[in-house]
Amino acid sequence: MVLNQNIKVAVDAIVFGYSQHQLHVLLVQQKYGPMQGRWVLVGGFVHDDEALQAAVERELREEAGITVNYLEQLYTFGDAVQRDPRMRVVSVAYFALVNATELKLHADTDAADARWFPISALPPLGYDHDHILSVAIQRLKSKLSYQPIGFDLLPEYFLFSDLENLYCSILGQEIDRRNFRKKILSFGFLEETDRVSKKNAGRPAKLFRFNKLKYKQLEQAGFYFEIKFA
Amino acid sequence: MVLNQNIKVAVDAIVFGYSQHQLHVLLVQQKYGPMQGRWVLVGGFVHDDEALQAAVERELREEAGITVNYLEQLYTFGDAVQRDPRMRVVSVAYFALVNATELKLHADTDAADARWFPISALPPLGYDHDHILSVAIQRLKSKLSYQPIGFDLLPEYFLFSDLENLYCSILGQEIDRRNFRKKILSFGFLEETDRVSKKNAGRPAKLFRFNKLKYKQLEQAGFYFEIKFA
DNA sequence: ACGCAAATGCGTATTTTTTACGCAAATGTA
DNA sequence: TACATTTGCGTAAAAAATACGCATTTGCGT
Repeated sequence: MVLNQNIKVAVDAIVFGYSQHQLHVLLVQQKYGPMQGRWVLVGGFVHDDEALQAAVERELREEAGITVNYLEQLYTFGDAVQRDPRMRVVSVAYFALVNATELKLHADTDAADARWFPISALPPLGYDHDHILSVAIQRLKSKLSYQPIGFDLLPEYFLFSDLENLYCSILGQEIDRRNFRKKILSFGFLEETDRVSKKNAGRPAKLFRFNKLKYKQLEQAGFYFEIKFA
Repeated sequence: MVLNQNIKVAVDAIVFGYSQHQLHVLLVQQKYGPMQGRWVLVGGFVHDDEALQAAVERELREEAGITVNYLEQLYTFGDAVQRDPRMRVVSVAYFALVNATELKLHADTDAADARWFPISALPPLGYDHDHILSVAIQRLKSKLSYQPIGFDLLPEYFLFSDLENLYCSILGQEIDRRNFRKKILSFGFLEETDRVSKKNAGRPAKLFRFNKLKYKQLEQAGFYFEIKFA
């Protein structure tokens, strides 16, 4: 038996947010250790009596003062990570989405060092976090097309043009506004409300809301969400 | 810093095979420890200097004497696993597929205790391997419909009826034989060869072969594999 | 007040894909 | 030789995706 195994278990969180028509990721500046000063993903070691997901939630609370909208395990990296030269680290990475209205970071204890970066202008990352982030972006792109996670990046009430922009900018693809609207509406999980005018020029647009319960019902009835692009 | 963390890292492999029109999974009988005599997934602790996937491959070789056709990380379980009462274990589970012709187990050292079980007639499993297996089966079903992994469960040269049976039996759904064939052939990654007669009654059927290179080319050109069912 | 640009909301024609079957061809067997 | 069985191909109807046209509703400049 390998009871003298010298591997430590950590968790990391890739937190995505969407604002100003751009995808952002949450990073923290390392305070000490071999990567001092470098920007890295939120993360840390798992406590002995703590579930993996609980560890991620704790780190998000402690290091950035946020609670996320969506959280799922992404992948476990552990072939080369050296968080500390004295030991090997296996890191379980989690994928998280936050509502755009949550993008203001609460300036808590450690949260002072947390910042949102647009993925188009990232600083150099510490450890192998470049790689982890690229896997997460792939996952995000992939999930956008077969699960309704885009709504977790938008405020509760949103415009169709925002949803459309989100898809276009993240997937980097053109899309017909009218067909997109028609398709999404045909799913039947969006609720229509009153309006908003000031936000954009032109004719005021209706605000919509994602009805998660309705989606779950449709899903159970055999419905498959899917957005394809030419 | 949590340098006194007492968590060990293990890997487990869920190996699927397909024979006699049924999905099978590879299990080994535990020789010692708290789960002695119980059937469990192939797995074990990771060596300090060994990549996670390398650990899985080593365990597969040592415990079952097989090399797999397809291997990918499935999920990391670690909230409740107690492989040993003295410590907590985090287990990185891998998902593997083997070609039907590999189903004969080499009776190597430890491999004597390895056996294939049809998923319709499983013994009680040790640890939380019931749960891990159910996650793996979900993943298999899901992947079948958007990635060409069915071919990794079949021999190199196979009949269309075998492919069809594989899909039907694993997904538990009816399917129109003619439309299925038409759709798969339209993808253009199957090579047609000569024939086989003896296998089934009726008119002899052509043998086909999956051209992986061709698939990769199509994929890069923007092609998406997808099999949907009514 | 008027014309114009901008963004929205809805509709319709065309093309493509999916689905539902019909049926001839090729074998083994009684 | 008749028949059951499986295979291979085709075609018509239904459904979905795509490509646009265009009226509507606002703000703004003149």
